[in-house]
Amino acid sequence: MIFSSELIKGTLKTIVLKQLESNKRMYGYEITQRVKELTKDRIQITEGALYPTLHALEADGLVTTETEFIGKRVRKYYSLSPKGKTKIEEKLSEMAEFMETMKFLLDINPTTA
Amino acid sequence: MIFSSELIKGTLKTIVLKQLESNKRMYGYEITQRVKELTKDRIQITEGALYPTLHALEADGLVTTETEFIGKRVRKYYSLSPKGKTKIEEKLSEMAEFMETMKFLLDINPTTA
DNA sequence: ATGGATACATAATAATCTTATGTATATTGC
DNA sequence: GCAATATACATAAGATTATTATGTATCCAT
Repeated sequence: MIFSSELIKGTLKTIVLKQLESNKRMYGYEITQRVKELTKDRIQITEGALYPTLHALEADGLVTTETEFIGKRVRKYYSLSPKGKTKIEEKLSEMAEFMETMKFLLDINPTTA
Repeated sequence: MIFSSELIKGTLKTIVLKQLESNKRMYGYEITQRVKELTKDRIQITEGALYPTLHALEADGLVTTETEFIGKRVRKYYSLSPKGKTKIEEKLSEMAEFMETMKFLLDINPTTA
């Protein structure tokens, strides 16, 4: 089962920042594959969503970039900036609280999952 | 703390349908107040988001409506249709699975919340 | 050498929300 | 009584964020 896109909306930045927190240094395509693998294909980040998001994170100073050549092919690595580290911590605690709130509001008990 | 709007995105229909499942018959304003109360002001549904959503649910045949007059003021009651009952069950199980997936992906443990 | 995977990027479109505005009635405090 | 707030509906302009489509180019396996 692939999650309906509307559910994933609003969580993409958090997912990307979390990956960068866990793996220090990643490139775009790698992030899509890692998330796909970790979620057993249930979350598939499209390129049209990912790249604008990465550019926005960079513009906000939350990530820094380094471009490398692998053979003749360009690869753009992203890393969390100090500002990005603070941000992901905020996002995670907000997400945790949000999930608790939703669980209560929607009456979702652990056995339902 | 009020949740950032992007988090709530994509969950509004589920919240509304769940309220109608729990309370059988509600009007729009009542839904906003109930949700605000249940979430201790952390989720505040705006009217600009609510009414278009309710109209969309009606257009999709997920809810039925009855208009009543309270004094001279109109009140529009919404109820779940059979199709809506099926839908909310689907949405809730999807949401439950999504939350489990996010918990794993973001490494959120219960103690963080 | 052809197809699929890797790897970047952007544009047109769609969905869904915020903010602002509009209308109108009911209630509460002074 | 009247002003402010709450109740109750609705829509429109604009912002955000995603999908889908398209473009370019390299690498690898058959």
